[in-house]
Amino acid sequence: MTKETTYILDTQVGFLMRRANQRHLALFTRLVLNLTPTQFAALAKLCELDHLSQNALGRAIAMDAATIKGVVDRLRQKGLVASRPDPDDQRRIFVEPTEMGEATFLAIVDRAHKVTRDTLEPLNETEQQEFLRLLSKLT
Amino acid sequence: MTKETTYILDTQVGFLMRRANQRHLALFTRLVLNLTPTQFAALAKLCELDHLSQNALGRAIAMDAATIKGVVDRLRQKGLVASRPDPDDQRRIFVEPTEMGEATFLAIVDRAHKVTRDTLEPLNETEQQEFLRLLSKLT
DNA sequence: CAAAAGTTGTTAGTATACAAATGGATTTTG
DNA sequence: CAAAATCCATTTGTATACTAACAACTTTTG
Repeated sequence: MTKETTYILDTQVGFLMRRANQRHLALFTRLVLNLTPTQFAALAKLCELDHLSQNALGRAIAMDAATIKGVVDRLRQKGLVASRPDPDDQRRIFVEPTEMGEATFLAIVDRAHKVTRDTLEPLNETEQQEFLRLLSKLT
Repeated sequence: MTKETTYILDTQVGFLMRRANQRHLALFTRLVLNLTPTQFAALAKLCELDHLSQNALGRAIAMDAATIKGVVDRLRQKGLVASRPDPDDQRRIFVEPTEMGEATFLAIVDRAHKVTRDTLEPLNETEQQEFLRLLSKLT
């Protein structure tokens, strides 16, 4: 039961993931103007599943209630999504993409794919597959 | 030059990294009370290099000037680091760990290592090495 | 040496994130 | 059915992060 007194920050998985995330965010910001990765994720999931309650949308993309509220607020402010009360459940708020939201998604999706490619670009094809496989297991 | 109209969010590297990060943060928070990953990173780097200017510390752990300021403020508020002006450069502020900061680091470092192990636990030994290798290349 | 350029720390603004508490609505259960 | 439990959306508070602008200071250059 030896105490470990050394700690090489630069080899810790948390630190490396933080930096990899920073790089991804920078690439995304450069290629997809006006929409953050988070906002695009919400819009993409909404275009995939059409209407969803706000919290259900958050669960679908791993954001808690407090976080998804802000994201939906900002998407609505940009006119990309609309909200209306669920007639069957007065607690719920349905969120759905507007026409402009759908169009924006289609206009951006190629760039989002390019962000993914650019992010993985330092790895060869085999390494990319392996990285995604291992990353999935850490989720 | 076919347009890609499908976008499976759950297979995008950015989304997967965000979720892996979430899991790491949860593990860290559970095992290391009172200190965030970011704060621990700053403290660890400071214990490694002793005194550094505030911005230099930020650069050493990939945090910009605005971010590191808040982190150092909170560490100082907890009595873990101390600041003093650099006599040779009146713009600079030296930051160094206090005795309590050093002691806290030593008391926590084992838990931080356990966070790393727990984070990587879903992978076997070979996969862990490979994941860290690939992750480093994405930095 | 004086002007230009760069560095340092700070502040303001925006955007995730999560915890915890709240009030209202629905579902489950005894 | 009524009480308990759960769910939904919101709000508050704290903590990263990054951009942009700023003033003070130092270094470089012409």
